[in-house]
Amino acid sequence: MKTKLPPPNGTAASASDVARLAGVSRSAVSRTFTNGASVSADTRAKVLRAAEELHYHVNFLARGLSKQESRPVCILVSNLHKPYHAQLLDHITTALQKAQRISIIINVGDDPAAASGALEQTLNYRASATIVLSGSPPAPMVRRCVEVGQSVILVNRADDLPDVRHISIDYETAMRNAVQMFMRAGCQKIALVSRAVRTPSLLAREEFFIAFLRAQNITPQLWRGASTSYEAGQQAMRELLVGLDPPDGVFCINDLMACGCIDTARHEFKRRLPEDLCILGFDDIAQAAWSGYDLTTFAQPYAEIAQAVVQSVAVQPSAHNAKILLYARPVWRGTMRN
Amino acid sequence: MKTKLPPPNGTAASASDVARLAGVSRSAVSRTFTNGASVSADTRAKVLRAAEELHYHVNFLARGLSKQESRPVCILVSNLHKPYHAQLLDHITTALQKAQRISIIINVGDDPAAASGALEQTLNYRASATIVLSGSPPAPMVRRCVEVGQSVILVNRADDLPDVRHISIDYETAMRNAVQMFMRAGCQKIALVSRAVRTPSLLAREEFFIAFLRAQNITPQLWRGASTSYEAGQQAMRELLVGLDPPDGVFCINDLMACGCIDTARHEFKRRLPEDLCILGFDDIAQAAWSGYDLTTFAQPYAEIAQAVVQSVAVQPSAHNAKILLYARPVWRGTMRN
DNA sequence: CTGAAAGCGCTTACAG
DNA sequence: CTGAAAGCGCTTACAG
Repeated sequence: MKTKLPPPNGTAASASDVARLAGVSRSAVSRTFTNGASVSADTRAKVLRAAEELHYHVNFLARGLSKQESRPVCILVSNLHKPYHAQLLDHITTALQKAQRISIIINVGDDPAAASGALEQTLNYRASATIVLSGSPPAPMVRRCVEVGQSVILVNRADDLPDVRHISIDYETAMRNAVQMFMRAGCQKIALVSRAVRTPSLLAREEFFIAFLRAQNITPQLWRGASTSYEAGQQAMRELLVGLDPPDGVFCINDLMACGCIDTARHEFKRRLPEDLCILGFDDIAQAAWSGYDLTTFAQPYAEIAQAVVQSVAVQPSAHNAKILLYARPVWRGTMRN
Repeated sequence: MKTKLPPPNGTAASASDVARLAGVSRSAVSRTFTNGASVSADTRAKVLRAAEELHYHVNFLARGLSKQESRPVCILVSNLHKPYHAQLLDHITTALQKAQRISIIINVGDDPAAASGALEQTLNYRASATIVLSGSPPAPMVRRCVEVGQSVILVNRADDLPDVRHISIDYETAMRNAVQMFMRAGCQKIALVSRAVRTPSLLAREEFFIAFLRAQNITPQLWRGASTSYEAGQQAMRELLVGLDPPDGVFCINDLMACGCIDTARHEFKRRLPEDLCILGFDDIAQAAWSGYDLTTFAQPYAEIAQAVVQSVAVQPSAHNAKILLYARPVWRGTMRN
């Protein structure tokens, strides 16, 4: 029986193949694979049997052509080798998957211009949403995406883009807490360790921190390096501790730098933490909990961010900015006196 | 002029829209966007102008229906919060992108059964290849993928699956080196720290290590925990150092465990490394280079793996197993006497 | 509930 | 070089 033969090697079975084998119309097979369509139990069974035999799988690419829902989600990432980025991606992809969404990932690298090209690519896949975890796409490009019905969701990114969903941290509250923590620890000379090129979220941390510190009549010493890496943190600590007036409290803009600070302070300068020096980080990466660091920090609400992303993806894009503000809770460990 | 209006909001321009505006056929539009097709400079210019005006972007989903090349690549991952996994994914997505491939990522989580379902999903997207970084899909499923023309590429995974490209490490050479390193360091009592549930690549490391050690008339003490995490490494060290006959050399099956071992040995047991105790890891994750660890280890050839993946993706799948063996070089740092 | 038909947005022989 | 037409694999009103 010729009709019983599966399609030739190198090709997947199509709905037509299944229809032919099952002796029904192609509409019937389509219906048995779409939720809530009306098929009799009988034909459904016939279709399922034939599909099984031919190893049939609905072609989502083709389905996406007519159906809106099954369009993919694009995620713009970079620096996956950094713990914060990797952890965030882990949570987001997992959540998206539970919501039956498929993730295309675009690794934009360190080049800020790359974000623009990446967002443009996104259009090629008719993504229903693009989630920006890295880089800041230019406003005109974002507008174009929105016009085409794609939502653009910025996580911990620029605040000033219109037509965009923003998911970000309430840095004001977090930094108020941070300053209180240093005050309670009795720190007098406080340094802020950050990066010269600041993303909006780094900038927000810096500005609120400095402002709340000023309200206590303290002006922090500022150290800004080339990156937010572990090595930059080491360098920061070397330069700060070698100075005439070394700090007794250091706020690191992220945990990665804090890890570098800690290792250098302890091993190169023999400082005891938190007795001689208090260090505070931000992100709560996995390493912060390692006993070699035991870093007091603020926890990114990874799971809540992921959840907010999924919700934003589900909703139609609107012309209004929507802003979701999440809290970063302090995580008390051993690098701050309490 | 009605024809000059862009398509309504919420819809992207199609090739027909562009054709209409440019006053050419839709074939002409298609041709100006496919490499090596024959279009006159004149119509090409007209099309380009119209496309620009309408913000036209080729719909890759639709293109994939007729064209083979632009099909996506699926990557099965898990444990992105672990440095090795994240670093590997970073390299692979970057390399794939340079090769103009688009990556769909499927986060299979910790459930081994999930790999099967994930591979099945892969079929829905008519991926031209799926790259398995996590989990081990069952052989019949793999066979099905291959029959449909999809190549399956296993990175550091099971060795026994047919019809599959294997990219993996020459563990025999690496472990021969590992044993030599311990011998040269003068270690007498050697422990192996690993996980109870072994993936094929963990198993290979274990078996070669034990075999080469036996050739030196040494039988290592075996410690196997529930996972390959930092915390498991800590637990290993606690149990080993509290014993009657503590080791003077420890080979950790991966760097993450080694980090836990180091912190516990140094801080809880006040051991000096490498004087009192030598520790060797595997993977060369970023943390291994941190001064708090300074771990001697073997470097996964991340870049070469990524390159091999890209090459395998480009080639048509064959019925034969192809096996690419890569070298993991020792990286000398401070946890082994030299 | 079911099938024939039109449509989604593209590509690619086939004539001209 | 160019356009009309058929095809890729699906979905979804539209009649019945």
